Amino acid sequence: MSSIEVKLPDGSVRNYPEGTSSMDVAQDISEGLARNVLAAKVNGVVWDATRTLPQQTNLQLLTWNDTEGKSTFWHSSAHLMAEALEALYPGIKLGIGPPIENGFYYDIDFGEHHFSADEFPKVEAKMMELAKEDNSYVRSEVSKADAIKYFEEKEDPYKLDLISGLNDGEITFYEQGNFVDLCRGPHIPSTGKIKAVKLMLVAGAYWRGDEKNKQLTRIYAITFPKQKELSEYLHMLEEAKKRDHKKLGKELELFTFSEKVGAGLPIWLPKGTAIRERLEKFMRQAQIERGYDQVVTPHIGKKELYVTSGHYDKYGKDSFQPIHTPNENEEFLLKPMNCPHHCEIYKFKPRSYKDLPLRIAEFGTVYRYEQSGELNGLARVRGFTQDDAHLFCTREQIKEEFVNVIDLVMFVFGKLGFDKFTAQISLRDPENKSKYIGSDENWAMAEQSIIEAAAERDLETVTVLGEAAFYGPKLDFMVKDAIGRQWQLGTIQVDYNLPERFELEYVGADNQKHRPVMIHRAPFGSLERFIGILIEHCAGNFPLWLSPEQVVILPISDKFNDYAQKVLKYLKNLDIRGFVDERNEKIGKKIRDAEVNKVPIMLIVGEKETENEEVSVRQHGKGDLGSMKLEEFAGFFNKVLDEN
RNA sequence: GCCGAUGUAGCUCAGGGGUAGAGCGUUUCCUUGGUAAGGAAGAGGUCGUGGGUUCAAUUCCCAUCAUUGGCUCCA
Repeated sequence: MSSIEVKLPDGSVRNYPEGTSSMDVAQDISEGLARNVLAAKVNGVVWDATRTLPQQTNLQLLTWNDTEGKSTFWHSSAHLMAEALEALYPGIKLGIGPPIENGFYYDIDFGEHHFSADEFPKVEAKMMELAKEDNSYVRSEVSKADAIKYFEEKEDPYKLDLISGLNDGEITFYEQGNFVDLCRGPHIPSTGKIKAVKLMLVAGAYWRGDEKNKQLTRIYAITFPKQKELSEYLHMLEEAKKRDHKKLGKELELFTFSEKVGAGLPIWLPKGTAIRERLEKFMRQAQIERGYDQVVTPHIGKKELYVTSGHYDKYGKDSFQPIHTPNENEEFLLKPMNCPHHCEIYKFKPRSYKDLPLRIAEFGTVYRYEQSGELNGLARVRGFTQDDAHLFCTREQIKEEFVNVIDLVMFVFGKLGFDKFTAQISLRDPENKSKYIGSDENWAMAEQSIIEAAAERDLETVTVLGEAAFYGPKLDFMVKDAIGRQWQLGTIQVDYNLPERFELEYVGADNQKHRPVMIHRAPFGSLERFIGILIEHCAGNFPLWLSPEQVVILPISDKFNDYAQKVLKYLKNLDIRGFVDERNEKIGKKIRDAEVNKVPIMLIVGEKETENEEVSVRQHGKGDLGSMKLEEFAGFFNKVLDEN
């Protein structure tokens, strides 16, 4: 009787008889684990937990705590929703129903029926009813002919379209209860695991994402193994709404948009500008310490510049159109990128290997004609400022430059309270090398340098093949904000293309001419988007050093305005930003307004304080801290500054 | 760019074929008040813009612009 060998992630090896499934192994380890197993990773591939294992198995049991466990759970939930919809709306045609980052969707052709959000409760109830039946998800391998026959009988054109792209022998169906779907799987063991359901949204989506195709109804939904997790999720969404940077940007008077100025062109109000400038100052300082040279280049450039860079060919027709001058045959473009200008700075004079690495930084404002439907607050705009820099170096220096940029990015994130992040390394698709420019040797070296640099700094990384830009591999930072959402922020990209196009050169130690490598990098990406994310991360409660107004002085009555002004002057001398609320209002009202406006520190001054040269300190969200002498407050202020 | 929703006072929003309303904010006056909203009076709107239907349009229809949710795209 042969047996199979199962190696678990902790390194232990167990032997089981043939026919054992992942679920059996879980059962063998503990009852509790078996209850929680959703799927299994078998030799690196996610499988149904109920499938029997091969002879030699590296096994990782997946639960709700694993990303893959979650997506399997949601994928199965999509089938459950389809089952419910089919029961409620006989004759509907099904498109695709994949899991997504938060939940899943299913694209449905409802025929004549116009499905609306009012019908959500009905569907949710049906799903819960079917979930309670605790039906197993059963996998079966089907021949292409049988698969086609099945869906022809069901008259589902979308599934038939999908099958036509599949090879015979690789087609599987999954069945639960009365529902059968074409599906690669894997799935959770049974519907009973799904304990909470919420339909989120209906939206239109074209079949296969092509607007020439029919528009289907896409239903977004999310499910959980516990009711409590659903409530937590809904609570998080509410929290996200409260933090929305578009809402806070208006309330805190940070920025605005104007129809007259134009869509996607943010206007920075004084308080928002204060934050921006502080961020710029902070970044400039950090860069100067790391050997960057700051430069300034114009907002426009001649068309030829972008023809040389290649941007004109690739993006010219989707950009703001050229500006024509009074003289004939002159055309200028709003700059969509800073790099062409920086290449010209490189070319200003002959460069020696001794000049490298050359690090050129600019807060460069660029303009891109983003599609109208894509514009979104500060997250997607048509004019924005990058904290851009280009590093010109030798091939051998790539790794060290990456390490330096990684250090800079980690320093910046730390200072701004983004302490959870991962890095994504994007390499080229080894199957399709022709898509990329540059020699194999250069690519190998750059990719290796990035991998090593990330390892050297112990970055938690995900490597994705085929995600590199056509001109070089890259590393992107993904940060998690205070309420658990992921954002892509800083980026570092190797570029072999522009040095080629601009014919950049340096003289090597061998007295020969060589081509430098260019690295694009932007820790914030764009200041606009970054501030948007920062607003949502801190819910408008900026760290003290960034806060537009750090302190507000609140006189009890106008008798104490003079003393309040004196305190303000004292603070200004210490480089503390503040103002006096001299309005004819009661102290309760002034405090409330300051709290609502998220001013970090309130100083209340009345008779006692005036007599004793004191201030009564109150911190946003924390309440009354008692009174202090002015010098004492200065110390307290610096302590709070250091804390964040 | 495509599909849907929305657009009324500085802000948040109600209303509805007969030229508009609330709360907050703002202004003036009263009040000089000790840790999250003191009182009174006033000002403020061609109901996003342009057409059309109608005796009459802010309301209905069309177009357009903007915002927003999706889709697609992203140097």
